[in-house]
Amino acid sequence: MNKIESIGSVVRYHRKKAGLTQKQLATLAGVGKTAVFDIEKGKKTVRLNTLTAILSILNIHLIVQSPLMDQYYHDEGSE
Amino acid sequence: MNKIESIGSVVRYHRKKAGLTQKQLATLAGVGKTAVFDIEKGKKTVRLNTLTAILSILNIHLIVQSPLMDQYYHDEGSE
DNA sequence: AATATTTTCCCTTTATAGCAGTAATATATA
DNA sequence: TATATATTACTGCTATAAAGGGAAAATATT
Repeated sequence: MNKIESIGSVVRYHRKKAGLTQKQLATLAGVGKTAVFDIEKGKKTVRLNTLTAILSILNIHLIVQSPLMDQYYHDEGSE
Repeated sequence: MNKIESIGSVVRYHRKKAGLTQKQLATLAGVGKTAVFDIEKGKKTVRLNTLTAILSILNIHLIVQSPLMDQYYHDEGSE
């Protein structure tokens, strides 16, 4: 149940486990090395696509949760 | 288990349920009306803090998931 | 220890997110 | 139907994210 606020340390942990340097991860994700550094450092003003590009390489997923999601599935499914 | 890709329609659904206009939601979240419009339209290059400001008002949470998360909790907890 | 590698933090440039206005279209309400 | 409200979609402007280069600081390796 990790929240998005801790995404920086999660990214770093996964990157280390994958045996990648920041530069390598950046290249794989198609972003600059600064982006990886900034995200691990906890920068919140990164762009969503930049973040998801990095998460995708590390097999990390962002899941949307809310009390209304069940209702959302029901309503959206029937349209 | 909604993925981040569908965040636009999720935001719109929740906003409607909350009885808010895009402008009202934008004001509550402290962002411009364009940001709400763009996100609902599916724009991916929004900034993370802009998105989370909006999600926070609607009580929507982004959860971080991965196969290594259990291990992450264990390792991080003991440090 | 020395050396190599990586990370952190500068810098400058470029691209664009986000803003407020405005107007047109669409939707809802009378 | 008319009319109010909301959404969409432009504008021009400002702030800043991201890239890449480089160098110091921190880590890792020999």
